[in-house]
Amino acid sequence: MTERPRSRVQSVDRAALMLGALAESDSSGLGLADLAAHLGVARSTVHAMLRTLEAHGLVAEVPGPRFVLGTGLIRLGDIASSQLPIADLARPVLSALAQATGLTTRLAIADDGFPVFVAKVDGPGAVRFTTPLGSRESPNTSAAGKIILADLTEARVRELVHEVGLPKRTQRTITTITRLLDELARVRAQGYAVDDEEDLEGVFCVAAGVRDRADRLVGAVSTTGIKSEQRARSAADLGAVVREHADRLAARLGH
Amino acid sequence: MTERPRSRVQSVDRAALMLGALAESDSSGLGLADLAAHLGVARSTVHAMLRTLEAHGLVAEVPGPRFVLGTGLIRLGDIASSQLPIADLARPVLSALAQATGLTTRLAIADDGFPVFVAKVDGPGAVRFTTPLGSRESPNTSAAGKIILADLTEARVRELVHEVGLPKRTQRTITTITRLLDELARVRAQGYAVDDEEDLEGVFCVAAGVRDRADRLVGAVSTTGIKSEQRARSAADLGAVVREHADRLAARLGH
DNA sequence: ACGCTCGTTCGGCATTACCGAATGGCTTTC
DNA sequence: GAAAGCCATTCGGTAATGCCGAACGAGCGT
Repeated sequence: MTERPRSRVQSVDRAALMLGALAESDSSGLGLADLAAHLGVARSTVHAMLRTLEAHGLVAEVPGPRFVLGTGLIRLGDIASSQLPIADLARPVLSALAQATGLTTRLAIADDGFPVFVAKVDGPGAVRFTTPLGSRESPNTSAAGKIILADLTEARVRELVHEVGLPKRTQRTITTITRLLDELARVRAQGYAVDDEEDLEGVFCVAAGVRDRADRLVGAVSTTGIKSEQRARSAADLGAVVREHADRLAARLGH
Repeated sequence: MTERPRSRVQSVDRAALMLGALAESDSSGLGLADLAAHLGVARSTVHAMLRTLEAHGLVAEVPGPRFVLGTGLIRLGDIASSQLPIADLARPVLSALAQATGLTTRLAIADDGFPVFVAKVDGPGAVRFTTPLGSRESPNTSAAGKIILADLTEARVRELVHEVGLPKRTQRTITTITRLLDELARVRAQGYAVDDEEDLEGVFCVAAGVRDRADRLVGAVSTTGIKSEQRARSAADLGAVVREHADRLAARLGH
Protein backbone atom coordinates (compact mmCIF):
# COMPACT_ATOMS: atom_id res chain seq x y z
CA MET A 1 0.00 0.00 0.00
CA THR A 2 1.15 3.49 -0.73
CA GLU A 3 1.91 5.55 2.32
CA ARG A 4 -1.11 7.58 3.21
CA PRO A 5 -1.21 10.03 6.10
CA ARG A 6 -3.07 8.51 8.97
CA SER A 7 -5.61 11.23 9.34
CA ARG A 8 -7.22 11.04 5.95
CA VAL A 9 -10.47 9.50 4.96
CA GLN A 10 -10.21 7.28 1.93
CA SER A 11 -13.72 7.69 0.59
CA VAL A 12 -13.70 11.44 0.99
CA ASP A 13 -10.35 11.51 -0.75
CA ARG A 14 -11.78 9.54 -3.63
CA ALA A 15 -14.87 11.70 -3.77
CA ALA A 16 -12.69 14.80 -4.10
CA LEU A 17 -10.68 13.10 -6.84
CA MET A 18 -13.92 12.31 -8.63
CA LEU A 19 -14.97 15.95 -8.52
CA GLY A 20 -11.54 16.87 -9.85
CA ALA A 21 -11.87 14.41 -12.70
CA LEU A 22 -15.30 15.78 -13.58
CA ALA A 23 -13.88 19.31 -13.45
CA GLU A 24 -11.23 18.39 -15.99
CA SER A 25 -13.67 16.74 -18.33
CA ASP A 26 -15.46 18.69 -21.01
CA SER A 27 -19.02 19.84 -20.61
CA SER A 28 -20.44 16.52 -21.79
CA GLY A 29 -19.26 14.92 -18.57
CA LEU A 30 -18.01 11.45 -17.81
CA GLY A 31 -19.67 8.09 -17.60
CA LEU A 32 -19.57 5.93 -14.53
CA ALA A 33 -17.17 3.52 -16.17
CA ASP A 34 -14.83 6.35 -17.19
CA LEU A 35 -14.61 7.48 -13.60
CA ALA A 36 -14.03 3.96 -12.36
CA ALA A 37 -11.18 3.54 -14.80
CA HIS A 38 -9.76 6.94 -13.95
CA LEU A 39 -9.65 6.20 -10.23
CA GLY A 40 -8.87 2.52 -10.54
CA VAL A 41 -11.77 1.36 -8.39
CA ALA A 42 -14.77 -0.85 -8.97
CA ARG A 43 -17.78 0.51 -10.80
CA SER A 44 -20.06 -0.23 -7.91
CA THR A 45 -17.89 1.82 -5.60
CA VAL A 46 -18.04 4.78 -7.92
CA HIS A 47 -21.75 4.30 -8.24
CA ALA A 48 -22.38 4.57 -4.51
CA MET A 49 -20.27 7.70 -4.30
CA LEU A 50 -21.91 9.35 -7.26
CA ARG A 51 -25.34 8.81 -5.79
CA THR A 52 -24.22 10.21 -2.49
CA LEU A 53 -22.74 13.29 -4.12
CA GLU A 54 -25.82 13.63 -6.28
CA ALA A 55 -28.06 13.65 -3.20
CA HIS A 56 -26.21 16.77 -2.09
CA GLY A 57 -26.28 18.43 -5.50
CA LEU A 58 -22.51 18.22 -5.93
CA VAL A 59 -22.92 16.05 -8.99
CA ALA A 60 -25.71 15.91 -11.54
CA GLU A 61 -26.71 13.23 -14.01
CA VAL A 62 -27.29 14.27 -17.58
CA PRO A 63 -28.79 12.17 -20.36
CA GLY A 64 -26.25 9.74 -21.65
CA PRO A 65 -26.13 8.75 -18.92
CA ARG A 66 -23.21 10.87 -17.95
CA PHE A 67 -22.26 12.83 -14.87
CA VAL A 68 -21.24 16.46 -14.50
CA LEU A 69 -20.55 18.81 -11.62
CA GLY A 70 -23.79 19.81 -9.93
CA THR A 71 -25.36 23.15 -9.22
CA GLY A 72 -24.65 22.70 -5.53
CA LEU A 73 -21.03 23.44 -6.35
CA ILE A 74 -22.07 26.69 -7.98
CA ARG A 75 -23.74 27.58 -4.71
CA LEU A 76 -20.78 26.55 -2.57
CA GLY A 77 -18.36 28.38 -4.82
CA ASP A 78 -20.44 31.52 -4.68
CA ILE A 79 -20.61 31.32 -0.90
CA ALA A 80 -16.91 30.54 -0.63
CA SER A 81 -16.03 33.68 -2.54
CA SER A 82 -18.46 35.81 -0.56
CA GLN A 83 -16.93 34.47 2.65
CA LEU A 84 -13.71 36.13 1.54
CA PRO A 85 -14.56 39.69 2.54
CA ILE A 86 -12.14 41.09 0.00
CA ALA A 87 -13.84 39.36 -2.93
CA ASP A 88 -17.18 40.99 -2.23
CA LEU A 89 -15.63 44.40 -1.83
CA ALA A 90 -13.61 43.92 -4.98
CA ARG A 91 -16.38 43.18 -7.45
CA PRO A 92 -17.61 46.76 -7.88
CA VAL A 93 -14.01 47.93 -8.24
CA LEU A 94 -13.34 45.21 -10.81
CA SER A 95 -16.46 46.29 -12.71
CA ALA A 96 -15.28 49.88 -12.78
CA LEU A 97 -11.83 48.83 -13.96
CA ALA A 98 -13.34 46.60 -16.62
CA GLN A 99 -15.42 49.53 -17.84
CA ALA A 100 -12.46 51.92 -17.78
CA THR A 101 -10.11 49.63 -19.68
CA GLY A 102 -12.42 47.41 -21.68
CA LEU A 103 -10.44 44.46 -20.38
CA THR A 104 -11.20 41.41 -18.29
CA THR A 105 -10.30 42.10 -14.66
CA ARG A 106 -9.64 39.73 -11.80
CA LEU A 107 -8.76 39.69 -8.15
CA ALA A 108 -6.05 37.33 -6.90
CA ILE A 109 -5.30 36.52 -3.30
CA ALA A 110 -2.04 35.17 -1.99
CA ASP A 111 -2.26 31.50 -1.07
CA ASP A 112 1.05 30.33 0.30
CA GLY A 113 3.00 32.39 -2.22
CA PHE A 114 0.81 31.47 -5.15
CA PRO A 115 -1.82 33.66 -6.77
CA VAL A 116 -5.35 32.32 -6.69
CA PHE A 117 -7.98 34.22 -8.63
CA VAL A 118 -11.16 34.50 -6.62
CA ALA A 119 -13.27 36.99 -8.54
CA LYS A 120 -13.50 38.21 -12.11
CA VAL A 121 -15.47 40.60 -14.24
CA ASP A 122 -15.35 40.28 -17.99
CA GLY A 123 -14.76 43.36 -20.05
CA PRO A 124 -17.64 44.70 -22.13
CA GLY A 125 -17.82 42.76 -25.35
CA ALA A 126 -14.31 41.48 -24.79
CA VAL A 127 -13.14 38.17 -26.10
CA ARG A 128 -14.12 35.67 -23.49
CA PHE A 129 -11.03 34.30 -21.86
CA THR A 130 -10.96 30.94 -20.28
CA THR A 131 -9.83 32.48 -17.04
CA PRO A 132 -10.50 29.79 -14.49
CA LEU A 133 -11.34 30.92 -11.01
CA GLY A 134 -9.82 29.40 -7.92
CA SER A 135 -6.84 27.69 -9.50
CA ARG A 136 -3.28 28.29 -8.42
CA GLU A 137 -1.14 29.81 -11.12
CA SER A 138 2.60 29.96 -11.57
CA PRO A 139 3.92 32.93 -9.62
CA ASN A 140 6.56 33.80 -12.18
CA THR A 141 4.36 33.92 -15.26
CA SER A 142 1.52 36.15 -14.12
CA ALA A 143 1.44 39.79 -13.17
CA ALA A 144 -0.50 38.99 -10.00
CA GLY A 145 2.09 36.36 -9.13
CA LYS A 146 4.87 38.91 -9.39
CA ILE A 147 3.00 41.26 -7.07
CA ILE A 148 2.75 38.52 -4.50
CA LEU A 149 6.37 37.44 -4.86
CA ALA A 150 7.52 41.06 -4.62
CA ASP A 151 6.12 41.19 -1.12
CA LEU A 152 8.17 38.24 0.13
CA THR A 153 11.76 38.18 1.33
CA GLU A 154 14.40 37.17 -1.16
CA ALA A 155 15.03 34.04 0.89
CA ARG A 156 11.39 33.01 0.68
CA VAL A 157 11.31 33.66 -3.07
CA ARG A 158 14.34 31.45 -3.53
CA GLU A 159 12.67 28.79 -1.44
CA LEU A 160 9.51 28.83 -3.52
CA VAL A 161 11.45 28.79 -6.76
CA HIS A 162 13.43 25.86 -5.47
CA GLU A 163 10.21 24.02 -4.72
CA VAL A 164 8.32 24.52 -7.96
CA GLY A 165 10.91 25.84 -10.37
CA LEU A 166 10.29 28.48 -13.02
CA PRO A 167 8.15 26.78 -15.65
CA LYS A 168 8.76 28.15 -19.12
CA ARG A 169 5.40 28.92 -20.64
CA THR A 170 6.49 31.09 -23.56
CA GLN A 171 9.65 32.50 -25.08
CA ARG A 172 9.40 35.53 -22.83
CA THR A 173 8.91 33.69 -19.55
CA ILE A 174 11.43 34.60 -16.86
CA THR A 175 13.33 31.42 -16.18
CA THR A 176 16.29 32.45 -14.06
CA ILE A 177 16.22 33.46 -10.43
CA THR A 178 18.46 36.45 -11.15
CA ARG A 179 16.14 37.92 -13.73
CA LEU A 180 13.18 37.19 -11.49
CA LEU A 181 14.69 39.09 -8.56
CA ASP A 182 15.49 42.02 -10.87
CA GLU A 183 11.93 42.00 -12.09
CA LEU A 184 10.56 41.96 -8.54
CA ALA A 185 12.71 45.00 -7.68
CA ARG A 186 11.22 46.81 -10.66
CA VAL A 187 7.73 45.82 -9.56
CA ARG A 188 8.36 47.28 -6.11
CA ALA A 189 9.74 50.48 -7.61
CA GLN A 190 6.94 51.16 -10.07
CA GLY A 191 4.04 49.90 -7.94
CA TYR A 192 2.58 47.61 -10.56
CA ALA A 193 3.57 44.43 -12.38
CA VAL A 194 3.39 43.49 -16.05
CA ASP A 195 3.20 40.11 -17.73
CA ASP A 196 4.10 40.70 -21.34
CA GLU A 197 3.29 37.45 -23.13
CA GLU A 198 5.16 35.56 -20.44
CA ASP A 199 2.33 33.16 -19.69
CA LEU A 200 0.46 32.96 -22.96
CA GLU A 201 1.47 34.11 -26.43
CA GLY A 202 -0.34 37.28 -27.41
CA VAL A 203 -1.77 37.91 -23.96
CA PHE A 204 -0.62 40.54 -21.49
CA CYS A 205 -1.56 41.34 -17.90
CA VAL A 206 -1.08 44.31 -15.61
CA ALA A 207 -1.58 43.97 -11.85
CA ALA A 208 -1.25 46.06 -8.71
CA GLY A 209 -1.16 45.04 -5.05
CA VAL A 210 -3.86 45.66 -2.46
CA ARG A 211 -2.93 46.19 1.19
CA ASP A 212 -5.10 46.08 4.28
CA ARG A 213 -5.04 48.50 7.19
CA ALA A 214 -2.13 46.65 8.75
CA ASP A 215 -0.30 47.24 5.47
CA ARG A 216 -0.15 43.55 4.71
CA LEU A 217 -0.51 42.47 1.10
CA VAL A 218 -3.85 40.70 0.79
CA GLY A 219 -4.31 40.46 -2.94
CA ALA A 220 -3.74 41.86 -6.38
CA VAL A 221 -6.05 43.49 -8.90
CA SER A 222 -5.25 42.34 -12.41
CA THR A 223 -6.29 43.11 -15.97
CA THR A 224 -5.88 40.78 -18.90
CA GLY A 225 -6.06 41.58 -22.58
CA ILE A 226 -5.03 40.60 -26.08
CA LYS A 227 -1.79 42.32 -26.98
CA SER A 228 -2.67 43.05 -30.58
CA GLU A 229 -5.84 44.84 -29.52
CA GLN A 230 -4.11 47.10 -27.06
CA ARG A 231 -1.86 49.46 -28.97
CA ALA A 232 -3.41 52.73 -27.84
CA ARG A 233 -2.51 52.66 -24.19
CA SER A 234 1.02 52.35 -22.89
CA ALA A 235 1.95 49.91 -20.18
CA ALA A 236 2.71 52.79 -17.84
CA ASP A 237 -0.69 54.39 -18.40
CA LEU A 238 -2.46 51.10 -17.83
CA GLY A 239 -0.33 50.46 -14.78
CA ALA A 240 -1.43 53.77 -13.31
CA VAL A 241 -5.11 53.00 -13.91
CA VAL A 242 -4.81 49.56 -12.34
CA ARG A 243 -2.81 51.02 -9.45
CA GLU A 244 -5.55 53.59 -8.88
CA HIS A 245 -8.31 50.98 -8.75
CA ALA A 246 -6.26 48.74 -6.49
CA ASP A 247 -5.86 51.70 -4.15
CA ARG A 248 -9.59 52.27 -4.25
CA LEU A 249 -10.09 48.68 -3.11
CA ALA A 250 -7.46 49.15 -0.41
CA ALA A 251 -9.38 52.19 0.80
CA ARG A 252 -12.47 50.02 1.15
CA LEU A 253 -10.41 47.73 3.37
CA GLY A 254 -9.59 50.67 5.59
CA HIS A 255 -6.05 51.19 4.37
CA MET B 1 -29.96 3.22 13.01
CA THR B 2 -32.07 5.32 10.71
CA GLU B 3 -32.87 3.73 7.40
CA ARG B 4 -30.23 4.77 4.91
CA PRO B 5 -30.35 3.82 1.24
CA ARG B 6 -27.95 1.04 0.60
CA SER B 7 -25.98 2.80 -2.06
CA ARG B 8 -24.73 5.76 -0.06
CA VAL B 9 -21.36 6.35 1.43
CA GLN B 10 -21.48 7.52 5.02
CA SER B 11 -18.25 9.47 5.12
CA VAL B 12 -18.94 11.25 1.85
CA ASP B 13 -22.40 12.04 3.14
CA ARG B 14 -20.91 13.56 6.25
CA ALA B 15 -18.30 15.48 4.28
CA ALA B 16 -21.06 17.05 2.20
CA LEU B 17 -22.96 17.94 5.36
CA MET B 18 -19.83 19.57 6.72
CA LEU B 19 -19.48 21.71 3.61
CA GLY B 20 -23.13 22.64 3.97
CA ALA B 21 -22.62 23.65 7.59
CA LEU B 22 -19.62 25.77 6.64
CA ALA B 23 -21.67 27.35 3.87
CA GLU B 24 -24.33 28.39 6.34
CA SER B 25 -21.86 29.82 8.79
CA ASP B 26 -20.75 33.41 8.59
CA SER B 27 -17.43 34.39 7.08
CA SER B 28 -15.54 33.78 10.31
CA GLY B 29 -16.06 30.06 9.85
CA LEU B 30 -16.55 27.26 12.33
CA GLY B 31 -14.24 25.52 14.76
CA LEU B 32 -13.65 21.81 14.71
CA ALA B 33 -15.70 21.34 17.85
CA ASP B 34 -18.62 23.29 16.39
CA LEU B 35 -18.69 20.99 13.41
CA ALA B 36 -18.47 17.91 15.60
CA ALA B 37 -21.44 19.11 17.66
CA HIS B 38 -23.37 20.04 14.55
CA LEU B 39 -22.97 16.60 13.00
CA GLY B 40 -23.06 14.66 16.23
CA VAL B 41 -19.80 12.82 15.62
CA ALA B 42 -16.50 12.63 17.45
CA ARG B 43 -14.01 15.46 17.12
CA SER B 44 -11.33 13.15 15.81
CA THR B 45 -13.63 12.00 13.03
CA VAL B 46 -14.29 15.56 11.98
CA HIS B 47 -10.60 16.28 12.15
CA ALA B 48 -9.68 13.52 9.74
CA MET B 49 -12.31 14.69 7.30
CA LEU B 50 -11.32 18.33 7.52
CA ARG B 51 -7.71 17.49 6.75
CA THR B 52 -8.76 15.38 3.82
CA LEU B 53 -10.95 18.14 2.44
CA GLU B 54 -8.22 20.67 3.09
CA ALA B 55 -5.73 18.62 1.07
CA HIS B 56 -8.03 19.10 -1.90
CA GLY B 57 -8.61 22.79 -1.28
CA LEU B 58 -12.28 22.30 -0.48
CA VAL B 59 -11.79 23.66 3.01
CA ALA B 60 -9.27 26.17 4.34
CA GLU B 61 -8.03 26.85 7.82
CA VAL B 62 -8.02 30.45 9.02
CA PRO B 63 -6.42 31.78 12.19
CA GLY B 64 -8.54 30.98 15.13
CA PRO B 65 -8.25 28.18 14.38
CA ARG B 66 -11.41 28.04 12.38
CA PHE B 67 -12.39 26.48 9.09
CA VAL B 68 -14.05 28.03 6.06
CA LEU B 69 -14.89 26.87 2.54
CA GLY B 70 -11.74 26.69 0.43
CA THR B 71 -10.78 28.26 -2.85
CA GLY B 72 -11.02 24.89 -4.53
CA LEU B 73 -14.77 25.26 -4.30
CA ILE B 74 -14.54 28.59 -6.10
CA ARG B 75 -12.75 26.75 -8.87
CA LEU B 76 -15.24 23.88 -8.98
CA GLY B 77 -18.18 26.26 -8.91
CA ASP B 78 -16.72 28.28 -11.76
CA ILE B 79 -16.14 25.14 -13.79
CA ALA B 80 -19.59 23.78 -12.94
CA SER B 81 -21.24 26.90 -14.31
CA SER B 82 -19.08 26.95 -17.41
CA GLN B 83 -19.98 23.32 -18.02
CA LEU B 84 -23.54 24.48 -18.41
CA PRO B 85 -23.31 25.76 -21.98
CA ILE B 86 -26.22 28.09 -21.42
CA ALA B 87 -24.55 29.90 -18.52
CA ASP B 88 -21.55 30.87 -20.59
CA LEU B 89 -23.69 32.08 -23.44
CA ALA B 90 -25.90 33.97 -21.05
CA ARG B 91 -23.32 36.15 -19.34
CA PRO B 92 -22.89 38.68 -22.15
CA VAL B 93 -26.67 38.88 -22.52
CA LEU B 94 -27.06 39.38 -18.79
CA SER B 95 -24.45 42.14 -18.92
CA ALA B 96 -26.33 43.90 -21.68
CA LEU B 97 -29.61 43.60 -19.81
CA ALA B 98 -27.99 44.88 -16.63
CA GLN B 99 -26.70 47.88 -18.57
CA ALA B 100 -30.04 48.51 -20.24
CA THR B 101 -32.09 48.34 -17.06
CA GLY B 102 -29.60 49.25 -14.36
CA LEU B 103 -30.80 46.20 -12.45
CA THR B 104 -29.22 43.01 -11.22
CA THR B 105 -29.82 40.23 -13.74
CA ARG B 106 -29.67 36.47 -13.34
CA LEU B 107 -30.12 33.28 -15.29
CA ALA B 108 -32.14 30.46 -13.78
CA ILE B 109 -32.31 26.92 -15.08
CA ALA B 110 -35.07 24.45 -14.39
CA ASP B 111 -34.01 21.76 -11.96
CA ASP B 112 -36.85 19.35 -11.42
CA GLY B 113 -39.44 22.12 -11.47
CA PHE B 114 -37.44 24.45 -9.29
CA PRO B 115 -35.52 27.50 -10.41
CA VAL B 116 -31.79 27.43 -9.73
CA PHE B 117 -29.83 30.57 -10.46
CA VAL B 118 -26.57 29.72 -12.16
CA ALA B 119 -25.22 33.07 -13.32
CA LYS B 120 -25.65 36.68 -12.32
CA VAL B 121 -24.44 40.12 -13.30
CA ASP B 122 -24.90 42.98 -10.89
CA GLY B 123 -26.34 46.21 -12.21
CA PRO B 124 -24.03 49.21 -12.44
CA GLY B 125 -23.81 50.84 -9.05
CA ALA B 126 -26.90 48.99 -7.97
CA VAL B 127 -27.54 48.04 -4.41
CA ARG B 128 -25.79 44.76 -3.92
CA PHE B 129 -28.32 42.04 -3.39
CA THR B 130 -27.49 38.95 -1.51
CA THR B 131 -28.53 36.86 -4.47
CA PRO B 132 -27.08 33.46 -3.77
CA LEU B 133 -26.12 31.39 -6.75
CA GLY B 134 -27.00 27.75 -7.11
CA SER B 135 -29.73 27.51 -4.51
CA ARG B 136 -33.20 26.23 -5.25
CA GLU B 137 -35.88 28.83 -4.73
CA SER B 138 -39.59 28.52 -4.20
CA PRO B 139 -41.24 28.25 -7.60
CA ASN B 140 -44.28 30.28 -6.57
CA THR B 141 -42.49 33.32 -5.17
CA SER B 142 -40.05 34.16 -7.94
CA ALA B 143 -40.60 35.36 -11.46
CA ALA B 144 -38.21 32.74 -12.80
CA GLY B 145 -40.11 30.07 -10.87
CA LYS B 146 -43.36 31.08 -12.52
CA ILE B 147 -41.75 30.85 -15.94
CA ILE B 148 -40.67 27.32 -15.18
CA LEU B 149 -44.02 26.28 -13.73
CA ALA B 150 -45.85 27.82 -16.68
CA ASP B 151 -44.12 25.31 -18.93
CA LEU B 152 -45.39 22.28 -17.02
CA THR B 153 -48.73 20.54 -17.26
CA GLU B 154 -51.38 21.49 -14.74
CA ALA B 155 -51.14 18.00 -13.26
CA ARG B 156 -47.39 18.35 -12.71
CA VAL B 157 -47.86 21.79 -11.13
CA ARG B 158 -50.42 20.35 -8.72
CA GLU B 159 -48.02 17.54 -7.92
CA LEU B 160 -45.18 19.92 -7.10
CA VAL B 161 -47.41 22.14 -5.03
CA HIS B 162 -48.62 19.11 -3.16
CA GLU B 163 -45.02 18.16 -2.43
CA VAL B 164 -43.64 21.45 -1.20
CA GLY B 165 -46.70 23.62 -0.63
CA LEU B 166 -46.91 27.33 -1.36
CA PRO B 167 -44.76 29.00 1.29
CA LYS B 168 -46.04 32.46 2.18
CA ARG B 169 -43.08 34.81 2.08
CA THR B 170 -44.91 38.16 2.05
CA GLN B 171 -48.45 39.49 2.09
CA ARG B 172 -48.56 39.33 -1.68
CA THR B 173 -47.36 35.76 -2.07
CA ILE B 174 -49.67 33.53 -4.08
CA THR B 175 -50.81 30.87 -1.64
CA THR B 176 -53.67 29.09 -3.38
CA ILE B 177 -53.40 26.69 -6.26
CA THR B 178 -56.27 28.42 -8.05
CA ARG B 179 -54.60 31.80 -8.06
CA LEU B 180 -51.32 30.19 -9.05
CA LEU B 181 -52.87 28.51 -12.10
CA ASP B 182 -54.49 31.80 -13.09
CA GLU B 183 -51.15 33.53 -12.76
CA LEU B 184 -49.42 30.87 -14.89
CA ALA B 185 -52.04 31.37 -17.62
CA ARG B 186 -51.30 35.09 -17.57
CA VAL B 187 -47.56 34.37 -17.77
CA ARG B 188 -48.08 32.21 -20.84
CA ALA B 189 -50.25 34.88 -22.46
CA GLN B 190 -47.92 37.82 -21.93
CA GLY B 191 -44.62 36.01 -22.42
CA TYR B 192 -43.01 37.20 -19.22
CA ALA B 193 -43.53 36.78 -15.47
CA VAL B 194 -43.59 39.31 -12.65
CA ASP B 195 -42.90 38.89 -8.97
CA ASP B 196 -44.31 42.00 -7.31
CA GLU B 197 -43.05 41.87 -3.72
CA GLU B 198 -44.18 38.26 -3.51
CA ASP B 199 -40.85 36.95 -2.27
CA LEU B 200 -39.34 39.91 -0.45
CA GLU B 201 -40.96 43.15 0.68
CA GLY B 202 -39.95 46.03 -1.54
CA VAL B 203 -38.30 43.84 -4.17
CA PHE B 204 -39.68 42.98 -7.58
CA CYS B 205 -38.53 40.66 -10.37
CA VAL B 206 -39.34 40.29 -14.04
CA ALA B 207 -38.39 37.16 -15.95
CA ALA B 208 -38.77 35.64 -19.39
CA GLY B 209 -38.24 32.09 -20.62
CA VAL B 210 -35.47 30.86 -22.87
CA ARG B 211 -36.08 27.98 -25.28
CA ASP B 212 -33.62 25.85 -27.17
CA ARG B 213 -33.82 24.76 -30.78
CA ALA B 214 -36.13 21.90 -29.86
CA ASP B 215 -38.38 24.54 -28.30
CA ARG B 216 -37.88 23.12 -24.82
CA LEU B 217 -37.70 25.56 -21.94
CA VAL B 218 -34.12 25.53 -20.67
CA GLY B 219 -34.04 28.54 -18.40
CA ALA B 220 -35.25 32.01 -17.54
CA VAL B 221 -33.61 35.41 -17.68
CA SER B 222 -34.54 37.48 -14.68
CA THR B 223 -34.07 41.03 -13.41
CA THR B 224 -34.33 42.07 -9.80
CA GLY B 225 -34.73 45.56 -8.40
CA ILE B 226 -35.93 47.68 -5.52
CA LYS B 227 -39.52 48.68 -6.09
CA SER B 228 -39.23 52.21 -4.76
CA GLU B 229 -36.40 52.95 -7.16
CA GLN B 230 -38.26 51.80 -10.22
CA ARG B 231 -41.12 54.16 -10.83
CA ALA B 232 -40.15 55.33 -14.29
CA ARG B 233 -40.62 52.12 -16.21
CA SER B 234 -43.86 50.16 -16.30
CA ALA B 235 -43.94 46.45 -15.74
CA ALA B 236 -45.00 45.90 -19.32
CA ASP B 237 -42.08 47.94 -20.67
CA LEU B 238 -39.64 46.08 -18.50
CA GLY B 239 -41.24 42.79 -19.46
CA ALA B 240 -40.67 43.60 -23.13
CA VAL B 241 -37.00 44.43 -22.54
CA VAL B 242 -36.43 41.23 -20.58
CA ARG B 243 -38.33 39.24 -23.20
CA GLU B 244 -36.13 40.73 -25.91
CA HIS B 245 -32.91 39.78 -24.15
CA ALA B 246 -34.20 36.31 -23.37
CA ASP B 247 -34.92 35.90 -27.07
CA ARG B 248 -31.41 37.05 -27.87
CA LEU B 249 -30.08 34.29 -25.63
CA ALA B 250 -32.44 31.80 -27.27
CA ALA B 251 -31.03 32.85 -30.64
CA ARG B 252 -27.56 32.01 -29.38
CA LEU B 253 -28.86 28.56 -28.55
CA GLY B 254 -30.00 28.15 -32.13
CA HIS B 255 -33.68 28.70 -31.48
C1' DA C 1 -33.23 -9.28 -33.36
C1' DC C 2 -28.71 -9.73 -31.41
C1' DG C 3 -24.81 -8.13 -28.87
C1' DC C 4 -22.68 -4.81 -26.55
C1' DT C 5 -22.05 -1.49 -22.83
C1' DC C 6 -24.12 0.92 -19.52
C1' DG C 7 -25.92 1.67 -14.71
C1' DT C 8 -27.65 -0.97 -10.98
C1' DT C 9 -28.27 -4.50 -7.21
C1' DC C 10 -26.63 -7.83 -3.93
C1' DG C 11 -23.81 -10.73 -0.58
C1' DG C 12 -19.47 -11.37 1.83
C1' DC C 13 -14.99 -10.29 3.33
C1' DA C 14 -11.74 -7.31 5.38
C1' DT C 15 -10.35 -2.91 5.18
C1' DT C 16 -11.38 1.29 7.07
C1' DA C 17 -13.47 4.79 9.35
C1' DC C 18 -15.17 5.66 13.70
C1' DC C 19 -14.79 6.48 18.59
C1' DG C 20 -12.89 7.91 23.31
C1' DA C 21 -9.25 8.93 25.97
C1' DA C 22 -4.89 11.08 26.44
C1' DT C 23 -1.47 14.77 24.78
C1' DG C 24 0.51 19.30 24.10
C1' DG C 25 0.11 23.92 22.46
C1' DC C 26 -2.33 28.20 22.67
C1' DT C 27 -5.09 31.81 24.27
C1' DT C 28 -7.72 33.53 28.04
C1' DT C 29 -8.84 34.71 32.79
C1' DC C 30 -8.34 35.81 37.46
C1' DG D 1 2.09 35.95 35.82
C1' DA D 2 0.11 31.34 36.65
C1' DA D 3 -3.38 28.27 35.93
C1' DA D 4 -7.39 26.72 33.75
C1' DG D 5 -9.85 26.03 29.72
C1' DC D 6 -10.19 25.11 24.98
C1' DC D 7 -8.16 23.93 21.01
C1' DA D 8 -6.39 20.63 17.36
C1' DT D 9 -4.08 16.39 17.29
C1' DT D 10 -2.43 11.45 18.04
C1' DC D 11 -3.25 6.66 18.88
C1' DG D 12 -5.14 1.83 19.43
C1' DG D 13 -9.06 -1.14 19.36
C1' DT D 14 -13.38 -2.52 17.50
C1' DA D 15 -16.95 -3.46 14.50
C1' DA D 16 -19.28 -1.09 11.37
C1' DT D 17 -18.72 0.14 6.80
C1' DG D 18 -17.25 0.74 2.37
C1' DC D 19 -15.15 -2.02 -1.19
C1' DC D 20 -15.19 -5.53 -4.53
C1' DG D 21 -16.83 -8.97 -8.15
C1' DA D 22 -20.38 -11.18 -10.16
C1' DA D 23 -24.89 -11.21 -11.81
C1' DC D 24 -28.99 -8.55 -13.52
C1' DG D 25 -31.62 -5.74 -16.93
C1' DA D 26 -32.23 -1.69 -19.58
C1' DG D 27 -30.88 0.98 -23.63
C1' DC D 28 -28.26 1.63 -27.91
C1' DG D 29 -26.14 0.65 -32.02
C1' DT D 30 -25.39 -2.73 -35.22
